[in-house]
Order: sequence, then C-alpha cells, then structure tokens
Amino acid sequence: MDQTNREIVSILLRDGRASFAEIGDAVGLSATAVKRRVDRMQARGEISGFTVRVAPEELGWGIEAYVEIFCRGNISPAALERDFGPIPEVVRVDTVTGEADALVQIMAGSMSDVERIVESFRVNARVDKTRTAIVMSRVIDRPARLD
Amino acid sequence: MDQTNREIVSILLRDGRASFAEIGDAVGLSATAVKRRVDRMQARGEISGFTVRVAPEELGWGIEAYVEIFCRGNISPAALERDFGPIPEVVRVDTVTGEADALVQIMAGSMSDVERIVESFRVNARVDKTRTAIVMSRVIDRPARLD
DNA sequence: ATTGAAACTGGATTAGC
DNA sequence: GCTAATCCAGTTTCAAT
Repeated sequence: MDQTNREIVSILLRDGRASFAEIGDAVGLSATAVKRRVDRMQARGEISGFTVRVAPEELGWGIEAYVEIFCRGNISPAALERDFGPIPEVVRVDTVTGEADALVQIMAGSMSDVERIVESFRVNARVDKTRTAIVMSRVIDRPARLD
Repeated sequence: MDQTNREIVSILLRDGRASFAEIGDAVGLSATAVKRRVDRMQARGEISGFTVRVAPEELGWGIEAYVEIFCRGNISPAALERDFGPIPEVVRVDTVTGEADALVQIMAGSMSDVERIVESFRVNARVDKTRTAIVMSRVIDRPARLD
C-alpha cells in the first residue's frame, strides 16, 4: 500500500461516494487510474466495502451497549464468531487483553432487547459472566483519519 | 422515516456506492425519487455521510484499544468532546453506565502510540484513572442490519 | 408533497496505447 | 500510467398526481 493509495483511502473515508475524477484531481491521477487502484484494493481486501453512516436512533436502534464477556477456560475467535455471528444486533466482537475475554458491541431497539440479547449470551455454556455498559451518549463517532 | 427509506438505507449499509437506479429497482421507485429521498435524509441528518470500510492493519493502524475513563466528579459530553476530539487516534467516545464514566476507542499505529495517547489522557485534570483493553483480534465488525 | 419521464451533464468503464 | 470513446448514472426540469 503506497502513499497514493493512502491518500485515496483518506478521501474515501471522508466521502465514500467521492467520484473517481474528484479523487484523481486531489491525488494527481486520472479517474481511470484511481478506479483501477480502488478496484485492486478491493480485490486484495484492503478495502472491504462502502457503507452509509446513519444516525442510529433514526433507524430504531435506540440503545447501544458494550458487553464484556468472561469465559470459563479459553474461547477461540472462531467459536465467538459462530456464537455471536447469527445475532443481528451484534455489530462488533473483539477478543481483548485484561479481565474480560471479549468485548461485544450491540445496537438494539430498546432496553428490553438488550436484556434479551445479553441473556441469550448466557445460555452459551462457555460464557461464565457478562458485564454490560449502556451507552448514554455517543460523544464522538468518526472514521479514523490517516494524515 | 418510513419503510421505503428504511429499505433504501438497508441497501446503502450493504453497498454505500449502490446506484440510485439499482436501489430504485429494489424498492420500486425511480432513480430520481431515490436520489431525492437520500438527499432529504442527508439534509435531515438521518444519513450523516458515506465512507469506505478498510482493513485497519493495511493502513498502519496496527493496534486498537478500548480505554475506560474514570473521572473525578462529573464530566459533561461537551468536555469529553473538547478533550478527546483533537486526538486523531480517538475514533469513538461514549459516556456509559457502570463503573467507568466513558469508553474511548482508539486506533493507533503501534503499542507505543497507545501508551503515549493513554498517557495524554491522564494529564487531563479531570481524568482520575484509566483501564485499557488492547484488541487482540477483531472477530466481528459489521454495520448493524435493518432487515 | 412526492413522483416519473425526459433531457442534459458528467462520471464510470472499456479499449487502445 | 494516460487518452479517447462509449455507455450509463447523476442531476435538473417539468408535468402529473
């Protein structure tokens, strides 16, 4: 990944629908060249896709929560993916250092949804304990910057 | 926000560069009507923008971390925004229920960057204590779904 | 107030270099 | 990587509902 690709990605982070011509002007390439670079980055998996950024509450995701997962014994990333992947409200799962084994982020419609989802984590035999932090206010939420 | 807009957003969540014509086919509207609906959602702030989804390690963000922030006394969202907003590695800040007052998510180039950034949190007079969890593996990371 | 059709503009894409 | 040619999407206008 060279500097030019970094600049292209930097622009796309700020505006995922920027035209190839615009990007080309900014980085000093033709639109064609930019398109090929973006296509190649997508083919290599450096770019995994494009998406829209939405105000969660407008879409019925009234509640967000972080759930720390404490397991009995070890848990593999593959097992986590199998267990949490099918739950649509789960938007993110990381294995982490520290007390907890994993951190799960959920976006739900209501507090009772959170309750139900977290409860469903517990039926999983490997999950020993959970600790939930409800998001009160989203202060900053932005794509990482390159510059 | 009506059902049609939900469907449009649902498509854009999966492909943020989908053409208005494609979306129109899927929801039973003309490209024109779709464009206007997207424009209006953007004007109302329901859609805050479009972005690319990238593989962080490809971009020099080798390390991600969650930092729990414990404050002396109260801390307002506005103060958090002022203190953390200028740090480019900070991608997310939420005030949360539970032990910690806020949860900060950072994307950094290296462990020493994490150390430096977390250390910089501490110089802030209001921050009493921090607890850092380093991400070992990103198991799931996806936009929330509407279905 | 919102839509669809048509016309126009300009970007996306392909072919050739 | 660029240019040129083609195609198609984005955008605006306008009439209709």
